[in-house]
Amino acid sequence: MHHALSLTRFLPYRCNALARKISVSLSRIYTERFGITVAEWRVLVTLAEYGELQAKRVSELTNMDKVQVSRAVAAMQGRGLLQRRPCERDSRAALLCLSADGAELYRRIEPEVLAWEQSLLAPLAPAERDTLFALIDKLELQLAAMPETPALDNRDAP
Amino acid sequence: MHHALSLTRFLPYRCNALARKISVSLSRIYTERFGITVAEWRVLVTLAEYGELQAKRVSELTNMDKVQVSRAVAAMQGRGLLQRRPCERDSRAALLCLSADGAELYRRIEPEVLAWEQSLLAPLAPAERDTLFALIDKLELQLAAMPETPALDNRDAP
DNA sequence: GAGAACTGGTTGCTTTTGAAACCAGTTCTC
DNA sequence: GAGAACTGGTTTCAAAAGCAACCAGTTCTC
Repeated sequence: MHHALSLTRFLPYRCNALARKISVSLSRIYTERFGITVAEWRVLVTLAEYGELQAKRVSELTNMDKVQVSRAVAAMQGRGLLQRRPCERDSRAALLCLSADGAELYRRIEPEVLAWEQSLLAPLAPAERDTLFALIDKLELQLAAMPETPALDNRDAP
Repeated sequence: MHHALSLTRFLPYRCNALARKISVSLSRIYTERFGITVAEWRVLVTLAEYGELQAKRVSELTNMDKVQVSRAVAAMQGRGLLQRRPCERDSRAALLCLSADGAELYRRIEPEVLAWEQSLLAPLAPAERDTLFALIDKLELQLAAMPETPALDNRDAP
């Protein structure tokens, strides 16, 4: 049977497989050894990087669903890893930031995660790493520019 | 707060975000317009590419869990998209291949998916595409070579 | 300034997922 | 050749994800 689509050269497949393997391998570090879930880890990193944020913003920055963020935040607050204070500009929202314990936990996990990433990137020369991130940037940009439903967009006017 | 880990330059994060966006965008084509799930789509492509396979092999080729394959296959068989015949060498296993309907469905989806991929890859020059796949290859290779639990592996001998 | 339309965040509920138990058949080992 | 160890595949069950409904507060509109 003739076909142009081969899995080994099909970006959605390759990218998905890679992301999955990376995630599984990395998550072992914080899940097994520090007892936090993937969602919690993402919130942790984001707050460590940006300081004080609204849940909404965390959701945007991490590409997580807002309910996922909401639940992770609740769990982390329950464990004393983060604090929330009311936002004076908008009383619906709350501002989140890591507690001392949360920052400390992050401080312990970070070097291990970075070491793991270094070992993953080891076979790539510095220039190659730059290229990799540049390519990812381009693809994300293109994705954002692409129409939602190709060839179906112009059925009928809104 | 000083930290070396920035999300925009953290491969697990970037790769995951990219894969997710790609998957969501692409899956619109086959989910909304052809009514098959992501898992079914993967089985479809794999069988289209390789012809007749055991479920085990499909599972390896697609990096899907074996239960995911089992369920997708059951659903597809129910819809008449694939056939199974007993494997004479091993009576536990079954050999799967697309039915005429399945092949026809694939024939209709493939060009749309390829067109979508082309539009995604449009901003990359041919050489850049090669580079991208080469980098992914390297990373997957490295992942396979990395120890399961870094720095914990040598606790005690087996 | 009072309703409509909207938004941040949470909760409930259904669908999806994955781990582990399981079944049937195969291979290994003595 | 009979048991142990293993493997392909399905089922079961518990955790996780996602959708939609919802609440409370905000903004828009007339």
